[in-house]
Amino acid sequence: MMFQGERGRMSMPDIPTGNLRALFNEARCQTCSLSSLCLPLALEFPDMDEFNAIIRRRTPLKKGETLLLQDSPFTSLYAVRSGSLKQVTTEGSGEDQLTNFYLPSELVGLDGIDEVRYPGSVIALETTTVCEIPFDRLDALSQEIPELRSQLFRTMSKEMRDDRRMMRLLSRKTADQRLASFFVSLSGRFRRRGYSPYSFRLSMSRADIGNYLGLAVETVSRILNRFQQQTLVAVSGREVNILDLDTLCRVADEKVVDSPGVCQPISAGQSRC
Amino acid sequence: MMFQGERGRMSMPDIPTGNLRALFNEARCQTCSLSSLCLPLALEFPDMDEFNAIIRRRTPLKKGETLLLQDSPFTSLYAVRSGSLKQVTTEGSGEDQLTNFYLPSELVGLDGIDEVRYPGSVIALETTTVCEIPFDRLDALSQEIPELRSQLFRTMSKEMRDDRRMMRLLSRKTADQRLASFFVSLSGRFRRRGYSPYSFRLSMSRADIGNYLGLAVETVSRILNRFQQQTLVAVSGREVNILDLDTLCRVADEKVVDSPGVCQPISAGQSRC
DNA sequence: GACTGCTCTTGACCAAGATCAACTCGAGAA
DNA sequence: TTCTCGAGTTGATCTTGGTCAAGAGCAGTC
Repeated sequence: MMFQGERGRMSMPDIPTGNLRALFNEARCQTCSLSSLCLPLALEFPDMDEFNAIIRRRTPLKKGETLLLQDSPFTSLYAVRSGSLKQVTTEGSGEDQLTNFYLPSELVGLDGIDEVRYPGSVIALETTTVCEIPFDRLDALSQEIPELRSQLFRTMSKEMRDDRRMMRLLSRKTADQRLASFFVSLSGRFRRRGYSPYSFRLSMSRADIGNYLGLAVETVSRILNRFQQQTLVAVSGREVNILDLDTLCRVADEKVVDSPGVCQPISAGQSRC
Repeated sequence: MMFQGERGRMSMPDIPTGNLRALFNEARCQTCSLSSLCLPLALEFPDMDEFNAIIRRRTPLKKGETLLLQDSPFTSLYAVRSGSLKQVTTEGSGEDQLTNFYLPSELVGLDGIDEVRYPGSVIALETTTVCEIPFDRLDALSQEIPELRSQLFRTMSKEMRDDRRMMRLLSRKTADQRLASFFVSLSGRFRRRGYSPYSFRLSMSRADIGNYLGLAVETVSRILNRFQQQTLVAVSGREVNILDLDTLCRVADEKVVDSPGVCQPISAGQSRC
């Protein structure tokens, strides 16, 4: 009943050369494989060194461990090196809301800058390594290095646009469209990081996906099943094979109207890069 | 059937001394009544002058006029001086999504920084005046004035948190809770600007509210009606009187469980300040 | 291996809110 | 004043996806 994709898969991003080496030898922005996606992407040699100097490496987090606790004092941003995390916000008497997934090269904590405290807990979904960037040092450095400041502005601005896109998803899209959007977006994020956009392993549970997309777990499950019957994807547990990215992409943006060319799956602007 | 509030109302924010005077005499940050809320809020005398120098005043927009067209080249941020605007994004083949309302002292355009183009159109909901802040000049100035840079970071960070709150609203809250949240939030924004938090005029249509909150116009209408019967608010056309902010606030966060003290209507962190 | 919790799936039912349709209201124009 | 048109309201019906309940699958542990 389930189709187990046999193509060479790649698990959720991890540093090719292994964690230990990454931590001790390669723990420098200059040689980091993510440098072209990460915060210092615009920096040249001497500036890069300065930036590298303020970074603190952390020991890897295990699955389920907490990087940040909601309402703990804001001190640093964190760049994801490998693995993945989720941001969860508990507000009022309501249940948690999963507001974001973070993948390698993404920046955690930007939404805490103007408060004294972090607005949500951030939890590792698998073994995860991060670089800590003390914000006061970063702020100071961003005064000396205009490119760094610009990059920070750009990153925040991008995240705001992604939020708006998410708002549209939550207020206008059907359950099918949401799931499709989710896969298309994930696929793009993997592609941009050099991983297969067609074959990957989800590090988050169905419950997480549902929470993030504003759907019940059961709905996620049902629709995944339907997608499978329509041979859009092949899902086995958390292994995902995207079989028809094109249709998926068309489903994501609109009803399944056949309007070819409307969708550009490789679009640079496609969600949380 | 309708209760027309008789208390002294204040219309949507407008500069007390009138538009003309505002435009020509008072068009300086130093004397602007919004300076304590606006971008230069952290600046002292000489810096404030420098900031003031890069601002361009614009002739007032009439209701329905477009400040920014989606996809037009990004050049400037805009600070609202008086009136109000809405941001509308058209994406894919779908209908418009209203992503934000802007009130005086708020900053329009932050989500366009990292793209060459604005991600949405921004349209005046009533007669509205704005200050144009060319971004390249602001960026340059933010290098010289650390307080300005910090303030920019803070503003963006705050907007991100508001977006997350909106995401929670859209994915978890019932229609009643959404409307209640909307009123509580508006009320707080008025209060912070020195206007009555209980009595104001909506500058947006029911359709706008529905679009923003992810609800059909009919639903907005029905629930407004219900709120009225519960004497939470008194609505007559676009005139709003909030009769029971406390309950409204309690409804906003959760089901109408009676858990007193949970809600802090005056909370500083309450949405788009 | 069997046990213990989970995560995930599947089915049956229900309800919140969308949609469709008709009608009212109110502001501006002639 | 009356006309017109868009905004808002109200009612009837339908649909999507939530909720409840039960069972299957799977991973870690003893």
